[in-house]
Order: sequence, then C-alpha cells, then structure tokens
Amino acid sequence: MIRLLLADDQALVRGALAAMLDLEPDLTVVAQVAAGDEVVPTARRVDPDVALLDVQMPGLDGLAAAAALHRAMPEVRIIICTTFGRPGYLSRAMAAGAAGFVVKDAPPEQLVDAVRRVHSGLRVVDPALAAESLATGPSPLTAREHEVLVAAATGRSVAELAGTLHLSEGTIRNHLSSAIGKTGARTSAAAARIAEERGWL
Amino acid sequence: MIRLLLADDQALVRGALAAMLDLEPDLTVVAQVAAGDEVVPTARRVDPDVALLDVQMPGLDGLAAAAALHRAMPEVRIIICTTFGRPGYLSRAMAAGAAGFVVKDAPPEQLVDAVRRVHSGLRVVDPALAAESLATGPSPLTAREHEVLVAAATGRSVAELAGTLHLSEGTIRNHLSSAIGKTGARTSAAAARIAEERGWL
DNA sequence: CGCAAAGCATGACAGGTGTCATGCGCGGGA
DNA sequence: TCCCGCGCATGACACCTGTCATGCTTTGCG
Repeated sequence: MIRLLLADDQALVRGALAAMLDLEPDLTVVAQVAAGDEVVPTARRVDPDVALLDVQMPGLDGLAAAAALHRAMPEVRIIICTTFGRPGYLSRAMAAGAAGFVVKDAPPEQLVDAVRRVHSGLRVVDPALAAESLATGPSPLTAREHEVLVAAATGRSVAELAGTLHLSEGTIRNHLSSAIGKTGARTSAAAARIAEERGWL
Repeated sequence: MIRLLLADDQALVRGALAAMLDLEPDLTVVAQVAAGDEVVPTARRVDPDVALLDVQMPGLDGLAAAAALHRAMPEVRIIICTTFGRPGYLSRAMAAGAAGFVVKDAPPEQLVDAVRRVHSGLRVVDPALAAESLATGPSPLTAREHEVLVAAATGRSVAELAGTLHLSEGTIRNHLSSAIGKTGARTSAAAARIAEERGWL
C-alpha cells in the first residue's frame, strides 16, 4: 500500500484527486493539506511514501515546500503537480529534490502511474517539457533583477519601486533595462509577464 | 440518478472530479469534454441533467459555452465551476443562464450539494461572492475600452495597438486613459491587470 | 594579487505614455 | 425634435521610461 500526502490549495481539486487516487487498490491518501508550510509537520506525523505537491499554494509554495520536505525527510518521494508546465518550474523542482513532475493537463492514468514509478525509485518527467526546459535554459536573471522584476510585476512605477526596495530610481531603471534585454521584451510590464511565463519568478 | 456532463480543459482535474462525483450513489458522469465548443454537441448526444463547466477552456470559454448550451437546451441545468472567484464572472454566468456558481476553493461536499440543489430547481451561489459582485458592480468599460485593454494586456505598445486595431495612436491613448481612470490604475499595464482580476475582460 | 562580474549610482537624452482641450459625426432616449 | 453619450481624431504638453556612458565599490575566481 503506497501512502500519499496531498498538498493543493484548492479544496475541490484536492478532494477530487484524493477520491480518484483512493480508488486505486494499491494507493491510499493518508493526509491532505492546503498550504505549503503544513507539508513538513504533517509529513512528520503521517510518514507518507509519496508527497504530491501543487506549485501554487499560500505560505510556502510547492517548490519551497518540496525543498524543505526533502531536507527534513529525504526518504519521502516527491511529485510536483502543477497547472502550468513552465520550464523554470521543472528545473527548480528537480533542484529541490523532486522525483517527479506532472502537469494537470495530463491524463489521470499518468498521475497514478507516476506515483507508482516514483515509489519504486524511478524519476518521472514529461519528455516534451524536459526538452523545453533545456532549450529555454535556467533563469539568466541576477538576484537583483529578479527582485526588481517581481516588484514591478504588479504594475508599480519606477519611483514606487525605488521607495520600497530602497534603491535609486536610476538603479531600478538599470535593472529593469537589463531584464528587458534578457527577456526580449520592450517594456518592463512585458518583461515581467514573459519572466513569469517561463517560471523565472 | 442525476446525469452529469463535465467540461474542463485539465484532464487530470476533470478525471478526478468525475471519480469523486461518481462515488455519490445518486450521481453519474455521462460525458467529459475538454473544450467549450464540444459542450453543445456532446450535450445533445448524451442529454445530461446538469452540466458542470469550467471558465478557462480553449475554443469557447465556459461562460460562452453556458450561453450556447442554455440557448440550445434550456432544460439542462448549468453550474459554472472556476478557479477564480472574480466578481465579473458571476454576473456574466448568471446572465448566460447558469443556475449555480462554485469556486474551486470550496470544499468537495459543496459541489456535490450544488449539483443536487441545482437539479431540484434551486439556484446556488456563494453568498460572499455575490456580495462582492454587487459591490464591485458590472464592468464600466465601454466596448472599445474593453477591446483596447484586452489587446494591451499582453504588453504591446500604443503604436502596435493602433496598427492591429486600425485606430490612431491618439485614440488608443484616449481609450487607455479612460480605462486607467475607471480601474484606478496609473499605467495601462496595471489597468489591464486590475480589469482582468475583476473579470471585466 | 589582478581582473571580471555584479550592485549601485549619476546624468543626459530620445522616445513613449498619460492627460487635456477641442472638434466632428452618429445613434438612442427624453 | 433635441441633446447626451460614445467613438474617433488631432495636437500640445508634462512626465515617465528605457538606454547609454561613466564611475565607484565589493565579491570571488584564477
């Protein structure tokens, strides 16, 4: 019997996944959580074989939760399960110690299959996504550019960013300009959008 | 036995919901589709009692599919089921003839309950969301402002918008300026973001 | 050590953006 | 019928943004 921990902030989706996985004779869902920071404490309590983590979650996101769980309980096999097949997510998931990566577009059997494979020690990754991830490469953004771009993503002005990040306006503009060049965008708003799509934020 | 049609572009979520709903003794999922334009043809074939439609779908979106289905088969009860509880979605869903509106944050029992209530002729709406919807009001954007804002959402420049929409740059700027005023934003990018969040796009 | 890369800053400049005043034509409601 | 609201357009203006050149530090690698 493979013991599963489910983490997803959407109760409906989480419950539905649990119902589906519980139908399999060799799987059993032993815990469900709605936030990233509940993953490690709950895992310690129930000692699952496999943890299925969504990326979008309040508190700690799925990738950070995966890293924390892998550090705390390396024997737990981790699958990242996400809506968006963004290239950056995959590489970050692998870096965080995940053993599998499944997008929510995939057919249900694929998830069940992934759980079994991962439990038996294999790694499971969508080949198409892996290729795209390698083609796009890792995020070329420096720490500062990342920080500035995240703050700019909500549409704030340069002056506001300078205030909240305690940098001069000129510096903000420099970092944004650099990020614009690296994303191939023409405005900071577009740069933020593109970086977001690639999973660089 | 309540016969259900499921429409959601994410195969994993769709399959999981089907598994969960099929567990209920009085419910049965008779069809699943992945795109909005498959809803009406499939409904004609299987004649469901209730249709559960996601908003985000390729082809026709869930709201447009709801309107088409309600026109073609008024006796089918429609529930819109969406990730985002955006105020504008609710009012548009109701205008499209939907009988229920459930967000994916809700507990699983609530969806099952909604199906039964809707099937028995009731309307099901999250009270908190209804209040927010009334407070925010309908979209104040004119048709042109809407069009321009949608085109601007991807971060294109004014000159590009003028080209694709066949309007002068000055006119584009006027519409954007008006939309900026109505959303309370300070830049067109932020205006697009805010309108998006409110379900005005 | 010396050099490269990154962070930070300044100043200057071209071009894009948001606002406003103004004008014209059209269609629907009082 | 008249007038208001909307779409569309122009032109002008202030301001913001993106780019570039330049320079100074700190950090880390060969």
